[in-house]
Amino acid sequence: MKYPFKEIESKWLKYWEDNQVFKTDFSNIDKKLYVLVMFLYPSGAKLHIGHWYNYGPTDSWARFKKLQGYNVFEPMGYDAFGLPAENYAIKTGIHPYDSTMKNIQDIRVQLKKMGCMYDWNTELMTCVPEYYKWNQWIFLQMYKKGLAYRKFAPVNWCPDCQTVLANEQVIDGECERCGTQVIQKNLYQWFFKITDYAEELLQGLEKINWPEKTKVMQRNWIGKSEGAEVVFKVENSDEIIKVFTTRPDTLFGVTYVVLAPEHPLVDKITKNEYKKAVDDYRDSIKTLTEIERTSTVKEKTGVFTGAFAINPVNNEKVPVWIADYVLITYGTGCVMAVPAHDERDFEFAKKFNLPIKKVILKDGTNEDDELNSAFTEIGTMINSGIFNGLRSDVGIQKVIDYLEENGIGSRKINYRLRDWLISRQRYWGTPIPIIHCPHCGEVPVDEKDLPVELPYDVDFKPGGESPLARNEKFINVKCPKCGDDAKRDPDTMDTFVDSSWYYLRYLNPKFSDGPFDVELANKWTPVDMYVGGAEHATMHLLYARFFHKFLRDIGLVNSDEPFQTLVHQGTITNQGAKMSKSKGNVVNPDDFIDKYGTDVFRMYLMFMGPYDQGGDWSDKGISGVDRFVNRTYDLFKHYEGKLKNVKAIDKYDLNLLNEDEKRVYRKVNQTLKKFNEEIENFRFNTAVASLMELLNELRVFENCNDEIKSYVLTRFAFMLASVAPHLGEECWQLLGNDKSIYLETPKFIIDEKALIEENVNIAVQVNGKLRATISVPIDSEQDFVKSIIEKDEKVMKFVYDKIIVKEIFVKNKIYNIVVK
RNA sequence: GCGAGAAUGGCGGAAUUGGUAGACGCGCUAGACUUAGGAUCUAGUACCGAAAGGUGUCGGGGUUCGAGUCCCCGUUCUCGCACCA
Repeated sequence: MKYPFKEIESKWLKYWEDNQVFKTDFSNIDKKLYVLVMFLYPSGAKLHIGHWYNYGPTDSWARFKKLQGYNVFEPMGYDAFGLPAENYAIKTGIHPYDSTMKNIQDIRVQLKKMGCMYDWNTELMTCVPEYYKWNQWIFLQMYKKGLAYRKFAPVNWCPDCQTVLANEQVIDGECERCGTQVIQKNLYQWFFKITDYAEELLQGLEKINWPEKTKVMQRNWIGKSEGAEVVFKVENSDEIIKVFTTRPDTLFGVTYVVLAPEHPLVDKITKNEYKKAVDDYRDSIKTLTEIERTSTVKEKTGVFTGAFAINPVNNEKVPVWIADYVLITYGTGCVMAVPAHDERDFEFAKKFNLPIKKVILKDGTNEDDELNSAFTEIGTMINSGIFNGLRSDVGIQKVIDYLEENGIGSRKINYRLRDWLISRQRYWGTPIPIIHCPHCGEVPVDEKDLPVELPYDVDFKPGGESPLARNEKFINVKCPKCGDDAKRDPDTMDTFVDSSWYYLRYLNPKFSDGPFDVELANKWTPVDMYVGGAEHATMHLLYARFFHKFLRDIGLVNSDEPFQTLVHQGTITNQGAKMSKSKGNVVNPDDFIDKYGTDVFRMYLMFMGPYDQGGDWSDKGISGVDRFVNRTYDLFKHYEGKLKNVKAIDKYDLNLLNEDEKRVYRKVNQTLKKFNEEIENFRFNTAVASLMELLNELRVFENCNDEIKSYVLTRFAFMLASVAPHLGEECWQLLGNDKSIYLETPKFIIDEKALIEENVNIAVQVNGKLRATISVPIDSEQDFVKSIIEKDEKVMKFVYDKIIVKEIFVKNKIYNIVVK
């Protein structure tokens, strides 16, 4: 009989819902386990294969844990603010709120069909005042501590999305979302001072169980580098140039100094006769795009300013240049150039005929040898006054000490990490709770006046300024301080603010005395298992860590990190490309659900290959999983009601079983062990394969007594319940159980004795080549094995006329005869 | 350019500390049952060969009794970073 998945799936969905099977008991924290998948953006495209691939297997892991006795909390919600809804509104006129709510309704239906054990009582969405009010509250807490601030700064502007972007959202100079060339604009923008946490964000990586790749990406993104800041005086001027260097040991080799073209000092120090050239150069830079400007393949350009700087360690006079390879945004925006020992400086010096002065001697070379490229490794210091003869790695510290003693520089640590730009000139987001008063300046909205509600009635068409600025009712307000006319801040927050703390809100999304229930948060966070895409490595996953640390510092959470263990699912592509509407290669999961049912689809996704690798989509193999499910159902259906009164015991004496009973008894115990290990480590493909092997082994089932049948089938159903939850429940019921396996969870102990086989196959090799495999009792000794081999024609014919040099015997594995 | 990872049958992929390469599944071949088969069941299936046997884990070297696994060189692909001083 064909497995009637439609009836059975809806039957169990209803059962789970009616009986609140997956409602979490938050009071019991003995074996608490917070399993979280990244919440989803409710777009009109609904759920695609990628969502299923993320949620299905993760849910199976959660169910597996639940069946092991853990008190599992697995929530689901919606990351509901954001640009796509607004862009959709601009195109169609449908209000973002309306389309988002509609999408959530549709998606919720799809999600429920997946049959995940989500606790629907804790479902949340970020676009409602009950949620975003607390974004504003957290913003104000940061503001109080000086961690939220506004400044005029060059920012990334996407002309198409009409908004600024964080550095992380600019990929190869293009907008992450729409691919438009990003331009630089100077604007007043709000920032979160994530840089205050740079060191802790770096250190914290040591304590969390994350993929090494992701940690490396965060480390690089934070980009810590240690060195010194050195002060150069400008000749005939009161101005000074501060440079940051990681190589103070090369300080004596400075032959010129370079400022970023945008550096404010440039105007002050440029000599009159060079003004025109400098201005022309700066203009030429402006027309370059960000990609062209930062491309490493592009030849470096620059001009001389006419000014000279004085090297503080040897009083040498060196020219001051400006060049596009120096970035205003990093360090001090000025560098000391040591062409002999820095590749970029070398290239620049060669091009403009600037002097190259060797101060680190490569071992085994002479001072007078010509340099063909910069020598950047460790060597012996030369031409460096009192430091001559020192190894350069030691010299770094000595030079810094010298700089500090003489007041011309100091030890300094720089980070590449920039503050997080959070304001967006868009409508569909959290309003920033600040009022701008002509008299009082920036005035934070009083906490009791939160939320600053996002008005529904807004002309959200883009126009270079925030849509909220055009809403008179919203924007005009009295200053809370002086009562005079003032204006609200017209910007909204980056949606990464929403996702930086949602895992805390899930514990009780209706909580109204604060952003989240602190008592619950202290008991239930950090999240034990977090699963989501690797594309969030330097954005969401860094921001959330920053938020968590801040919330800890204001006493709201008691842990240092939000996500203890992190797993990335791989990406499912189609014909080698990422699925997307525009490419027209999106595979609709619903077609498969209709044809095979949700369990088969889920199990197929798990069976396809290693979870962290993803892969190219193909439905070729789904029939294999479908067959497995049908055969399994047939088997259980065959025994419906027949084993109800059979009580199997926990362990059987192998000696009392017939050969077939032994076989299935062993196999089910081996499978239980294998299955546990594989699921535990997110190796779903091999876990499913082990169940298939088990089913194949049950061909001899008819020759087994009822107790063994019951013993095997209860365990089989138990394993099925993780990977094919509806089928598992049904099979469990067919065995005569009245209640859900999740309500009355059995405990199965693996019989270690059954894991061991009576006989093992030994590979017999001659000179490493396989000549036979023989079956011997387990743990047979060499002499015994040898006596069998000696009678084996197939082996001996390779041995007779030769001299045996050596015999290697590995118990239960191989017997290798080496002959000459 | 730098860094990390990967490469196994026709296909997706298995393989413990170096110890029988190809588990499991798809596909394919043959057979059974059928009015029928894109259902189901049974058997087979790395390659060459009639067999004996030989050859096989991207290519080339090496270590070892024994290498998919360890070491060196190279190719291709994927991902990340890309003037960060």
